[in-house]
Amino acid sequence: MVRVRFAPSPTGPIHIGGVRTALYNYLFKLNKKGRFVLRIEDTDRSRRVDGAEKYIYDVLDYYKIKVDEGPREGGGFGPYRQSERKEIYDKHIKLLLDKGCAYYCYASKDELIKAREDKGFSYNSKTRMMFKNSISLKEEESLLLKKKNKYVVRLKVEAGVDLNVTDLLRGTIKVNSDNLEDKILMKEDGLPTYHFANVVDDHLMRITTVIRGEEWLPSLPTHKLIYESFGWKMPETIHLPLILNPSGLGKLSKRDAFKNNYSIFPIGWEKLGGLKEAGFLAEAQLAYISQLGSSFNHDEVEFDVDKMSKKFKLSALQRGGARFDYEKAKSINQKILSKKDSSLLISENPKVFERLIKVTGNNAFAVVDSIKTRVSLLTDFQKELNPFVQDPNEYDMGAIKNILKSVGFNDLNILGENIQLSKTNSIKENIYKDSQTKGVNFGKLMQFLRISLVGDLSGPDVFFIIKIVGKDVTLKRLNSLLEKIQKQ
RNA sequence: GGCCCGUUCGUCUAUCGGUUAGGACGCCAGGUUUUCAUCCUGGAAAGAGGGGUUCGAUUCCCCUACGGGCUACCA
Repeated sequence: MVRVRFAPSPTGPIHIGGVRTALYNYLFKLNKKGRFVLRIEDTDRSRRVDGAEKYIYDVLDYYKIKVDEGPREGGGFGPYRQSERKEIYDKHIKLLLDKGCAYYCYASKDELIKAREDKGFSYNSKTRMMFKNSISLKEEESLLLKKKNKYVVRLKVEAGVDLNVTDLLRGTIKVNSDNLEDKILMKEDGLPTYHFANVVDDHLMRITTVIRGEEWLPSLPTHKLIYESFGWKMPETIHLPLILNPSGLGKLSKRDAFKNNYSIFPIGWEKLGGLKEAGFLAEAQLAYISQLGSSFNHDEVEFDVDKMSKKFKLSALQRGGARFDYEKAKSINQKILSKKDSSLLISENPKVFERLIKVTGNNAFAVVDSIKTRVSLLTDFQKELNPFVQDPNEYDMGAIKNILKSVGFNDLNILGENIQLSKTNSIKENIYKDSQTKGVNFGKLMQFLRISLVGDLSGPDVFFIIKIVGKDVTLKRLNSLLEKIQKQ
């Protein structure tokens, strides 16, 4: 059975890059009818952020990505928080130490910082003898230091070995072990580093396929060495292309997003707004994200995760980085919005339509029907809804001036008279007829009517607005604009 | 600097040696509409450069350029 994992680190809010990793893992799992494991990689105490784990779950819930095994769900391979697996790592590091695949290192942080002043320094088979460790020291000395000093455990990388690692997307990658460091496996505080915990956990949790970001590709050879040291079979790995900033320079970052006023977070985090707050539907976010770095969901875009998973295939993955494109995301949101059932839209987003329902009652559905094709974000509803719930508070006076160049002020009476005397359904027809007989520009007349109702020249169908707000309100708005003009 | 990965319209992508290099977003033009938007139709727009291999390369190989990632007792 296929087993995949999503293994975020709770150091802050995850952004859509992380979501994409989660999504692809989930789609693959769905497609292969496997299991989806959530593992919290919290081995760095200092970077741990309160609420970050909750945020991860909030986001997964928001997207309806269901976790099969994880800290909340439990499962047969727990605990699923690395901070709770210390004994497991201790046991396994001992195994490596006993096999001679790892060793104690007593070099202080300061010593290492100093060594790195030499650009190109690397702690490896060539330099390890320069430091105090259980290889360079005699056994008694080493044991003594181990008792007295703080120490770390390093992977012993043999010199001059040609390594082949495989990435499902990129094929075989050759690396010589001389280019690898003796990576720290166990830190001074007794907790494992990513590399070690990752390998131990993926093995113990029976992960068959590792789908993660490309930033991990350089450490793949080190991981392979750890697997080999244990004598374990390595899972297949696939490294997703990075999601880049819209500029294409650098991987997607909070800083760039903040600077350019778009969001890369699914939902709000502390004071930071997310895509949800910006007016995106969860399914639109997912559909857009699904397109970054692969081609499986471009033709006949699916918004539904289950349907997406049927189309998902690793071979559709792209190798090059993909830029985040806010406009495209918006257009997908617009498409979904316009197709979405209005009653669903209202029930899923009660806040957006609260006022509308209060003012228009059952007409709310018809109103949403008429304007959902006009908006691209949920937040756009606010403006579009205005004419149905309140009188305009300012007018486009420039446009009015323009209208009055071709329509006399008295000609505007055509509007009020016909609204008053006509049945709601025949107002348009009657205004048209009247304007024709009197030789008044119908288009300009309409523009004026619209401004009186909406405040400016754009908005939903004028006669639909009249139908919803009623003749009385229409006349009130028309007259108040006429009065305003007369006063000037 | 070292190691690794990558490079098709502005952007996301299709193409599995032979295509007028296709689609989507964006952009432009036209149509529909009282307006804006939606919707419909059309248009401009791409294989980084140089070498090979081949009857033939966007596609396979090499070099260069450019971009990116990693280079922590962070993940």
